Amino acid sequence: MDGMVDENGTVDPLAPSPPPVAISSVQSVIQPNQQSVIQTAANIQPVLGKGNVILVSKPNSVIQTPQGSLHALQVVETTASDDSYSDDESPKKRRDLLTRRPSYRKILNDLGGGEIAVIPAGAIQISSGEGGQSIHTLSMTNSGTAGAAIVQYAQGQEFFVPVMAQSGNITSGGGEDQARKREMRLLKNREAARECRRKKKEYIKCLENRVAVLENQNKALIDELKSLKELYCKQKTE
DNA sequence: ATTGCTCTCCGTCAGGAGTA
DNA sequence: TACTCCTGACGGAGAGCAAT
Repeated sequence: MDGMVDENGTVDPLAPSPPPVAISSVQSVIQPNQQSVIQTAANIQPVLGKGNVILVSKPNSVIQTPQGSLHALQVVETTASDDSYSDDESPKKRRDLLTRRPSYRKILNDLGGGEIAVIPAGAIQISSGEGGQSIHTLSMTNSGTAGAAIVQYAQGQEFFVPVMAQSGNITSGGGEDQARKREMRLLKNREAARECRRKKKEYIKCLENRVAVLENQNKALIDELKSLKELYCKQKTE
């Protein structure tokens, strides 16, 4: 579920992710509001990785551009979970959030994620947008199997809907019940492991993206330092 | 064609942490 | 405290690839 980040930093979980530098929707490793004092004397955009960095107006920047316009770099806020963090949250809470990654459920809640409705057979619909504006149709592929039915999401994602969730009752009888419980536990754990691996991949992708962003920032700062030195020497000789 | 190696993906188990 | 969720660790299966 790669989220698409728009200009406002909001995440659309269903939007396709940009191919080269995918912005992830898991907990961000890119810190919000990282602002630079980098000037834009040289056209800085080619230096910076597309998709990860935007140029914004920053009137109180300490460094002037030759044209007089003031700019700063801001790393785009990339995740939905971070979207939910307001600036006035306590440092302790923020620290907690950093030391322990939020659960998938929390992430999904932060995303305002899809609500799954279980329909006995045939098509299943998921409302994932505000006011149910975005309805996605699903088709059952093995609804006859015991324990769970594999559901194929229209965009290619696959997940399970436990049959017990539909029927709501568990078979009585000691051994059968135990086996049933074990089946369900394994099923859930299988799904959890799958989700965990997916999230881990996204997390690694985020780390790689952050490396790229920081490298670009570093490069830009070096350039900035160089130009400032030149400017200083120039003024000194005059 | 076969073999050995590496990589990736998957299922399962175990244990820590959160929650009712 | 029992239950659930999440994730690291482990092992198996399959694909890709080079060497023979």
